[in-house]
Amino acid sequence: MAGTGIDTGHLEELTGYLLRRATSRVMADFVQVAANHDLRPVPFSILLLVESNPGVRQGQVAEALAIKPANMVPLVNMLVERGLLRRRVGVEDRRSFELALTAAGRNVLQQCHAGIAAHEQRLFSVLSATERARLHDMLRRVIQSADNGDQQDL
Amino acid sequence: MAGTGIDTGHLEELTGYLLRRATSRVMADFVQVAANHDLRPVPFSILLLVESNPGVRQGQVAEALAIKPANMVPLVNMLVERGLLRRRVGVEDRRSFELALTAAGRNVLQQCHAGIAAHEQRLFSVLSATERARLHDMLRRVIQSADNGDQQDL
DNA sequence: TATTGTTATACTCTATAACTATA
DNA sequence: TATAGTTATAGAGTATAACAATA
Repeated sequence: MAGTGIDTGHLEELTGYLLRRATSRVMADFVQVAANHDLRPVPFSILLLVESNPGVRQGQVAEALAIKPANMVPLVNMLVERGLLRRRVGVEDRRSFELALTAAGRNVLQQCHAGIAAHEQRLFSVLSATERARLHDMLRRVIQSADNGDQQDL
Repeated sequence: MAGTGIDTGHLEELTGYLLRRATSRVMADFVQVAANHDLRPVPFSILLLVESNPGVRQGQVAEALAIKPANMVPLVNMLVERGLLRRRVGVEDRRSFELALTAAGRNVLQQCHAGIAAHEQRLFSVLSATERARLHDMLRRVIQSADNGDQQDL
């Protein structure tokens, strides 16, 4: 894989290793793209999820993104302080917080849109449209297998 | 994706997001498997690479694994202190360090082997053998595109 | 002067335990 | 008593800049 060309051995046969390396490469590029708006991958995913679910509870976002509730707190604080997210005490359950985008938050996502599309195009142009569809399908299956009873051996 | 079933919106169409989530799930399982030997993903990948390249220079390992040289130092220190890795001053170039596994290091890798194989089987049993081969091929292409001149837009 | 590796440091992301307020 | 969110804290992984020793 590298210029010096040392033997990658069994490593290149481990799906987990290949996933980690590919993700690392893709995230590094994403960070460059979203750097204009100071948005890292995780905060960005929160905004995108809230955009599709205005008024969603903070804990629902955490669960959907596999973020621990304790880790949501500073993330949401940051997004609220930056004026991208609105956080309101729940009307039915006053323990909960309901999240929604502000106008500024919607603007930022809209401004990111073209850059993100170009980023995906740039990184995955080595894959055909069919391959990309297959990749999405495979990754979704791997992710979803966590939500089911696939812990037999643990 | 979650039990509450909120709308994942555009997120599920982003390859980068799907990669990140799948990797997170796979790494979490890997950590359970290798916990017996207190080996996290990155140190494990170093051992595996050194196994295939006895006497390799530290910097070559760093480059092959996309680890920054500065971050290699504590990782190699830890593996040497635990007696898994041998670090020797280079014979031709005394600035460099040559790495090799100790007998204990080889033992640990051998003991991990079956567990890792079961881990890959467990996580990717949702994919057929053909799909896994296609996935590997696709991921390698995405990773390799970083080593070439694919920075046109940056 | 360039290269190999090191030190110091900071940030993102993830994880756990103990806590408060509300249900 | 259980649930939603919080606080405090720790650790892995990654990033950069300045440095020492050797080439």
